[in-house]
Amino acid sequence: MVKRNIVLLDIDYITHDEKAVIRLFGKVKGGESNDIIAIDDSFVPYLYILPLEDIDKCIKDINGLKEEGEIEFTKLEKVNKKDLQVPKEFIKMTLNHPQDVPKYRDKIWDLNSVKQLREHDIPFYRRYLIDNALVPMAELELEGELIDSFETVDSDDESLEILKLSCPPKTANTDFQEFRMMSFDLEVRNPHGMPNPDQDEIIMIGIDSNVGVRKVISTKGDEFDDDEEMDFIEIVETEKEMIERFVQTVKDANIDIIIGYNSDNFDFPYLRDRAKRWEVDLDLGVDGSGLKFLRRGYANSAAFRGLLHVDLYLVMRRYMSLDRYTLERVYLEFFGEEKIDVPGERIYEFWDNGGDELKNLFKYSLDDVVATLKIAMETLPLNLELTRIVRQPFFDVTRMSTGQQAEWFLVRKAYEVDEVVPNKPNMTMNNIRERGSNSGGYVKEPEIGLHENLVQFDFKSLYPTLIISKNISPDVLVTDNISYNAKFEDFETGYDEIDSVLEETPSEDLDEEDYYVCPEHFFKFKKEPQGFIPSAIEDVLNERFRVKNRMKQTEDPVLRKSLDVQQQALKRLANTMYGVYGFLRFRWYSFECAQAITAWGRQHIKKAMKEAEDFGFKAIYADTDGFYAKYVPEMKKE
DNA sequence: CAGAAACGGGG
DNA sequence: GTGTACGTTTCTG
Repeated sequence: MVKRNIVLLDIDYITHDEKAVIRLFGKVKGGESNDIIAIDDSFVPYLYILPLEDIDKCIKDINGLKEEGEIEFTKLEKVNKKDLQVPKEFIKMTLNHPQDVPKYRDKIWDLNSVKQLREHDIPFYRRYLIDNALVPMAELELEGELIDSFETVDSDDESLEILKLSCPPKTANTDFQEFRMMSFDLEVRNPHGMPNPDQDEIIMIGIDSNVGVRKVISTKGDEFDDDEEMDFIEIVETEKEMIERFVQTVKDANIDIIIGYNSDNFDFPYLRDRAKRWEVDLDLGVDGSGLKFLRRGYANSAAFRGLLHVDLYLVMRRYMSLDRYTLERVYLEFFGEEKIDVPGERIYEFWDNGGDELKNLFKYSLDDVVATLKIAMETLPLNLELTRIVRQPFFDVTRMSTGQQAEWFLVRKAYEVDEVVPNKPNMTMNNIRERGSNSGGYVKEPEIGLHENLVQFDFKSLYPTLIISKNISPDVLVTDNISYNAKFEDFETGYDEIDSVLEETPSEDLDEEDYYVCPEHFFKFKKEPQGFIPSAIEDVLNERFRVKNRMKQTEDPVLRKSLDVQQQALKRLANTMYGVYGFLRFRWYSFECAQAITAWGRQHIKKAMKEAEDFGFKAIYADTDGFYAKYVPEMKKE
């Protein structure tokens, strides 16, 4: 029996003897940085069935399906869980294999005695992370036995350990970890429009890293042999050799995270095609496996097992709000300087002409990877913190919308309080049209001119605070007497006349003894008990408060910085939580809750503007959760 | 005008 | 893979 502390980088499952086996990919802590794959064959797939009325009849029907050979499963048991805080008896069905879930779920759902299937669309590896309370990119304690080989693991890495777990892994701590990161970028000779992998060769592969490797691999460049400025060039004979050198460089540097810019869509697909042409193995997976393309909707993600690939373009689109997200634009935003630029359609000329032009092309190639790495070092810490809070794989988190991040955070929270998570709503275009659109925050267009004596007013985290203080949550929403028509009428009135708003008296507090009642729509939310979403947001805000306090107490600049990133991540998550109500296809989607939040938000800012006016501050611009006001003493009320 | 298709990033 | 982006702009019939 051996024990290992590892940093958990990635997770997946494979099928072994017709059973699903979880594989945890990590690096051993302490001593040399060894790769490790931990195997857990003890975790089984399951789902919940909500019976229509008679639970025993339902069990009988499901067993009947099994006897007819329609479905297969290993166990049925009655379990008590909560559904939107209402205790209910569910049937927990345990199955042989994760893929049996989509295979049989429709047949079960079609039974008359079955009301609903629940938690039937949670990927197996995510279920494993949630049920074992594991934190990706954090330290994990493993116990088990080392084995020589397992399934398809075929790696030339001498230091790789395979550990068969004898008990579930435990999270050891969630402290800040250092990761070995490398950025890369391809340059292609494409004289005829966009690069075509059937004809256009790769001419340069740029590499930068936080472990001392920085170079451009190319078949040209010997003319700069004596130029010290150009000593980052590594010359090879052929394109094939270039790709082989790239693969070897990543292996030798023992990289945890490989970073590209739009590499899901360009660099890795291109590299795959060119590597295939020259029969080069891109076997960068920790288990010796090659490059995989995972379908994500209509797009693909490039992935290696156990080597984390981040496409920084996707990260940047979430990280900041810009008009465009070219590498140049993002770099300018961060560092205030222009990158070296070579127009894409002229790269082949620079390559063919040689001399100073070729020199510039090399510099451009290096500049691209240096910029990519610099931006990654600025932005990935926040994404690492989000990963630890959301507790889903880093690879997934960097490709999730903020709404999905919030949703998976809530799926985990639900498990902790014994809630069975809601299914995803299946909204059709008709539902959406019938429903109309929600109005957003209140905006007062700025008064044109140069203003003096301005004061700024902001609500701190307006929407998260409102969700908590008004207990806005689907599980405490009073649903009697809500119809879409009624909502529609209320919703058309009263708040859209931007200029006349200050003459209007903001609606009085409508709250009743047992309910908070929202303006405009008059939806009622029970004051007790606390709703699931408000309680989850409160947890996030409390955690942020604790982190900020720890920050105040420490003098250590490194710890301070990492705590600061942590509290930023928590703030982002709290602010995103509003989205779970407003975005279609989300498990906790509730148009009523989304409307209530923005309605209360508009009421609050208008009230604040009105009160400011009484003190002589005239609002000249307002947006959602804050406004600017000008001091006009004559407006002041006595 | 509504519904379909393209677009983003990359060279 | 316990799966099938996304929101917006431009084109087309």
